[in-house]
Amino acid sequence: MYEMSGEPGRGEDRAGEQAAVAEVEPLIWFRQEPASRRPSHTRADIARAALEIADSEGFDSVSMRRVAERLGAGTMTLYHYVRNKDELITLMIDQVMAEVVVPAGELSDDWRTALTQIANRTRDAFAAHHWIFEPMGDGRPGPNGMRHFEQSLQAVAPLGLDRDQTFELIGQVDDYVFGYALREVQEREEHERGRPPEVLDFFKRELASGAYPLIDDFFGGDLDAGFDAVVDFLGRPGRFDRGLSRLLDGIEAEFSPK
Amino acid sequence: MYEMSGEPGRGEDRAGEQAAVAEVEPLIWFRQEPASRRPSHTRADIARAALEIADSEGFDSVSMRRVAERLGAGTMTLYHYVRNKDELITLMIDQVMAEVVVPAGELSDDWRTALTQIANRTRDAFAAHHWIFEPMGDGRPGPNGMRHFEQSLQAVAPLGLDRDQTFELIGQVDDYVFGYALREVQEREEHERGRPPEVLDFFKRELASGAYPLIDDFFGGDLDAGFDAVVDFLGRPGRFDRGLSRLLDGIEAEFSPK
DNA sequence: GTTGGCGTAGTACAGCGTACGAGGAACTTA
DNA sequence: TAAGTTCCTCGTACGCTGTACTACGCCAAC
Repeated sequence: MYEMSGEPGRGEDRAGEQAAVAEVEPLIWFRQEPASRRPSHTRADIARAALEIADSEGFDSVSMRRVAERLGAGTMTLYHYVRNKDELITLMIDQVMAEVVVPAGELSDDWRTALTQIANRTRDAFAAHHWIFEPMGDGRPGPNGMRHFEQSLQAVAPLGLDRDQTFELIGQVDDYVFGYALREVQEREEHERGRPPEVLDFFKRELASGAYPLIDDFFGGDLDAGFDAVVDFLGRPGRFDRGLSRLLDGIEAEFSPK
Repeated sequence: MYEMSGEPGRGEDRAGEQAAVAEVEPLIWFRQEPASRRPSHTRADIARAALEIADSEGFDSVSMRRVAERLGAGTMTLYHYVRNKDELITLMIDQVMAEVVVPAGELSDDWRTALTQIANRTRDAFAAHHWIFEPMGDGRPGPNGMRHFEQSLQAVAPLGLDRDQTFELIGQVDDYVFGYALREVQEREEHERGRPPEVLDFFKRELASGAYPLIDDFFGGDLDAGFDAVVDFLGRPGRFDRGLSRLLDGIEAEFSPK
């Protein structure tokens, strides 16, 4: 992710040798955190501090300096617990995934209910940690991510699908959930930024051009009131569940045609 | 987005005065691009150069220096066409939205077909410009974004829904499309990075713990083969359309109960 | 009591966005 | 044609970033 002074110390890879096998640097999950003497912090502490900064000030505000500062430690101290910032982010993400995992025993036996449970937890966690979409997808599987996948498999197990169908089904629900959460986060950020008057001016000018008859109709003449109505609509509950329901309806109709 | 030396020249806002109204800085869409003398570049040139860098090297590689360099210009020259990097990004996004807009006259009269057309264009554009999710949602409406919304309204117009229902329907399809595109981008990036052996080691160790019986079963013993099969499955076409179909099935069942 | 390694602070460096303002080019006016 | 004016280009500099590196103090283990 951050390759600022690209791959230091790697040197000129000695040709021929299958060095790649030998020089694998283990993932953070393989390396015990410092505990032999008397470490002042734990990885969990560090991850929590980073989460707090990200939650309240945004992902970009998470810097090694800021995290260390919040812990009352020197910047470089963090590098004793974590190899680089990427690993810190890995910890942060796995922490969020922990919130996505449904507590043991609570997962329903009914596939629709179970998928809905997981979906709601995912949505809530992503909404609470709105920065999650920025670093995600850089390939950092963690223990809690695996637990989440295990639960997804458990949820759809009653349907008795084959592997491809299973994967497709879970993926499609994830697609909807991710998209909803992403767009919800975007909307909320936009709402928190407030609606700058320039934007409204821009809309008005564009609409005045007559090129958008349906948008014009959609907002019903009064743009300000229309915007407010849309914002109000976005804030009303149930939208997420209704969309998920429709998707699950479509899935159910396919698997159990009446 | 970039507030590095925060709000220069704004000064100590003179209390009392409703200065906020007067000091609105117009959006880029309101400001003509330089054309009076003999400008060496155009906003379109600049946006294209930035797109090319982002497409091939990633969004983080787009810097004012790099864009200027690609154009054979001095860095600060860009600031004549664009007020800051945020505006450049705004141009980039609107350029992508231009690809999302269905060419005039091609939009179907059937709502399902029309929504599918739009969805496919969106997916294709987002896949081609995989960086799009990083800057999106910072509140930058543009002309092409508006055209896209107009088309979405046009697509569902035949259903004769009220405003809330219309907005909800469009939003739900967008949720799915965004989520699919986002996850597709993430998967592709992961695939391009290759599957580092440490990740496989991690999976193996976790699975060996016995805590994930369903994942174990899912991969069927041979983790390498299982991974390959999943990657192969992800690459096969039709997955997007099948998911969209299921969602539209659910929607159709709700609006036209047989 | 000694010592080796852990934890820390400080420094250095490359790259970022962009404020400032000098300088040249091109059009307008006299 | 000459001067004035405006547009356009871009070198320099500043404060920010992540992080590698160095030097040093402290404390647990021998």
